[in-house]
Amino acid sequence: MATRSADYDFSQIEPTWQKIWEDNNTFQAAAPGPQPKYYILDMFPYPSGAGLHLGHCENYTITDIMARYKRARGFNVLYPIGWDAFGLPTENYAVKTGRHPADVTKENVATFRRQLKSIGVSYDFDREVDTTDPKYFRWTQWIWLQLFKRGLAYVQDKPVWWCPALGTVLANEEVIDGKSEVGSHPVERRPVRQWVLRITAYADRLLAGLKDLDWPDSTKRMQEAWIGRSEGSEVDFDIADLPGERLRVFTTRVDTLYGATYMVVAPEHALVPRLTKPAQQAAVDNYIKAAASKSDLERTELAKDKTGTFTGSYAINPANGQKIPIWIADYVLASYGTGAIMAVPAHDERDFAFAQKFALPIPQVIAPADGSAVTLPFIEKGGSVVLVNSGECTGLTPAQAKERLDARFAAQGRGKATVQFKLRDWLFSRQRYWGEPFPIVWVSEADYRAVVAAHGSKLLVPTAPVTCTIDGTVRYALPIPESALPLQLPTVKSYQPTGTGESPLAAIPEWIEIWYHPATGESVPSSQPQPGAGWIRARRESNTMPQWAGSCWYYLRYLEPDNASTLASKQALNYWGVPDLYVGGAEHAVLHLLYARFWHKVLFDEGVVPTDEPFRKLFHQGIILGEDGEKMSKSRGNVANPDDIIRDYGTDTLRLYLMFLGPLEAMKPWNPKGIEGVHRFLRSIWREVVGEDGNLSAKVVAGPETDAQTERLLHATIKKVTEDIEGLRYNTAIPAMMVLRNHLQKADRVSRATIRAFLQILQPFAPHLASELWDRLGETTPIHTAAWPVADESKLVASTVKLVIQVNGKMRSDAMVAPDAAEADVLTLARADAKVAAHLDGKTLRKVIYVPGRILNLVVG
RNA sequence: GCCCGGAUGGCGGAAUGGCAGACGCUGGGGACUUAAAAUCCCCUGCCCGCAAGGGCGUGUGGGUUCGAUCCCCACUCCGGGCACCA
Repeated sequence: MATRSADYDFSQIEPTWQKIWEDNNTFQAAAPGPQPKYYILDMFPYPSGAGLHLGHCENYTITDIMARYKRARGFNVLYPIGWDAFGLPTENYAVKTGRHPADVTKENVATFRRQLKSIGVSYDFDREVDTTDPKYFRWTQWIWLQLFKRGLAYVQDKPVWWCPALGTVLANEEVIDGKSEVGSHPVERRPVRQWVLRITAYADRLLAGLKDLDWPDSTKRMQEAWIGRSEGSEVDFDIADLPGERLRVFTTRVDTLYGATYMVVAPEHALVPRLTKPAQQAAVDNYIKAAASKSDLERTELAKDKTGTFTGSYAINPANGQKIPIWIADYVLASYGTGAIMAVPAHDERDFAFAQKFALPIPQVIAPADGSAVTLPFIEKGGSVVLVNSGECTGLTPAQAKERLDARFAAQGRGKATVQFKLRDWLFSRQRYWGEPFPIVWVSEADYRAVVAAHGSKLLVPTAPVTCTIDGTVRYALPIPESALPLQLPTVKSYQPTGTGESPLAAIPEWIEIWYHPATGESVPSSQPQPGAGWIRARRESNTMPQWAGSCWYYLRYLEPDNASTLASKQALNYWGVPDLYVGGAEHAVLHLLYARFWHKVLFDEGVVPTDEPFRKLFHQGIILGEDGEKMSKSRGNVANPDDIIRDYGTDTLRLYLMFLGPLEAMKPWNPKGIEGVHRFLRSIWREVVGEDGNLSAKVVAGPETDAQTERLLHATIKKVTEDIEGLRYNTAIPAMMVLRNHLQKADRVSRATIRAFLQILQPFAPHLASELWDRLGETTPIHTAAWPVADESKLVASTVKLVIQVNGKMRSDAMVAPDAAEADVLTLARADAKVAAHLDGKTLRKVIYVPGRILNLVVG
């Protein structure tokens, strides 16, 4: 089976073992059974045309080492890979070349798969999934229909980046400094009909669920901040000249209500037209126009200078009946809270800046309890502060005042304690071709009601119909039957943008405009005659799903990628559950991980999955920087190419070096010289086992280890490597093995048993070399089936240990003593030591600190 | 501005209250060789000293402790994230 080379010829050894693994389906996960499982997952790769980079190699080596280790520990390991293949780069390539994105995807996937195999990753390639495969996206569409049914999907006009010159809608990342990335054309915001998912309905659960997850703290905090839960109060303000109309605000400081001297509404607030008095009309119109043309960047980054204009209207402060002016300003966001605020300039920095600029009054209503003076704005709300100038609330603490005011307004039907989130609903559609089509059709209200009456029980219809207006007509979203899934993409002649902002699908009338059979989902182009009774006129959705869709649930499909009747069987879901370890970049800390958690919770509510969190343990690998410490990029010319490194050193060396560079989670620069060190390490292990003639080295002797020191070091190394793998500290496991290698190299002979164990702990890191040498040792069963060696603690205890002797905390000498030597004995020993005695001479011993087996510290003075 | 992470030799890093610098790279010296490569051995934080030895040293300043890279306080710089969220 193995190669015959006398030297460490990795270029022969590595492909040999890769072929053996492939031919034998070595890493196929076993079917659910009594064996304990371990499910390890890499973040879903996008198969770009550029192929694998070092970051991929790092990510996949981390998980591969864990997978190989867990197999050796007796787990049934599920370690799959697949392709998140829908997406913009492929579509843009199709636009440029006219080639079908599916063909391009196939080629890119083939390249990725070949490269993955060349780094020796032990994936179960039988379980590959591809989001663009109709057999896969059938279930993406099915899950989406569950969301639709539960009222979690709706349609709304949302602003997108529109580039008139390119005639297309751009993604955020395609807009750089207010210009299109391609061609630097100006872009503008334009409202487009979009699908939106009601992720905010799950905000509380997404927040609460974080608590028990074994995730990096920073990632949890980022999700927390993104969800942005904020406790406060809603209060309705009456409007002076608009009886019956009220202006609702959200505030976290209702206690400061007596200090509210004006109100601000966002320029987009619905009440603006009615609040604006004729005298202010021109100024307000101008202000709204100016605010609308500002980019998000200008509205946020140039935030220091407050702008705004008075509407002419007044509100009544419900606390004290005072008339206060209502202003419009873009420092209030339409999308948060109620889009309107009560401004308390004395106790809010933003309101303070605004009030100063426009000369509005700034009365203080919070003061230190001890009566000391403060400078405004004074933000403190905890500690010992009390309300002042606040009528009946004067003297109360902020917490007491909040309670009192909330209760008072609740009794009046004017307000209540409430909670707000920063999290927004999720814009879930793209005006693109290369994505999953939405499995609905748009029909008339009459047809919708008739179909729901006739077939509603068999369709996934929501309680409240989802409607939108297309070409001035109100349409109803009718789900296609589950039996009609998947809804496939039509072939198009051109992937060019339509020029209208709609997807290329909108330019295929025979696909968009159809006769539709609601019970079967069949359709024919509307240009043909109506096929028969019960067929209705319908229009398909031209938007497609975003790339997130396929990556929100792929970890479930790996359990049973070929299951045609369900996304995964109960048996598989109960056995494999969710990944035990999920590894990928921190750049997905918020979006992907939040979206997937949302979908998973919906599937849990639907009874599809048995748990309500998808990723219990998460790990982010750090970025590999270029030699110059900068991010690797073609333009900087500091890119290290994995293919070149594998050619020069072999993949075992590459894998080992990537893990050796530093802590797995740290950002670390690539040093092309350092790789020589780990390569030498592997070569010297080869020489320990294989003699110059290619036969087993004469140094390797049969039988158990006879050298006690070697045995102790071996067991210490096994212990260290085992613990470091479990703790994802591979960077310290490798030096431990190097120390053992250094020791063995100096020995005259080494037992076969020692070499055997050494190869076993090396195996996850350098699987090709370890497999080859294992074979050369004459082992007949594969190394990855051998049970992981266990460190024998009894072999680790030494009869004597080095005790460090300090005088006044400075190390002066050491002595070999029994680990449990008595204090009196070591003290005698220390006094007899000339180096110690010199520092004790003429001084009084004040204190003795003795930690057996570690240190003796003599304090003198 | 707010939140988080980090700072250790020429370089990547190790040590989580007890010998600072494991391991690797780089550099220097030596062995082997006709020579080179490969390989092997020794040295390689800074300062004083022929040496033995001594002093200093983990971004800065303080503190706790018999003892601090490690814990606490204040600060500087670097990296990441968020950013008018009322």
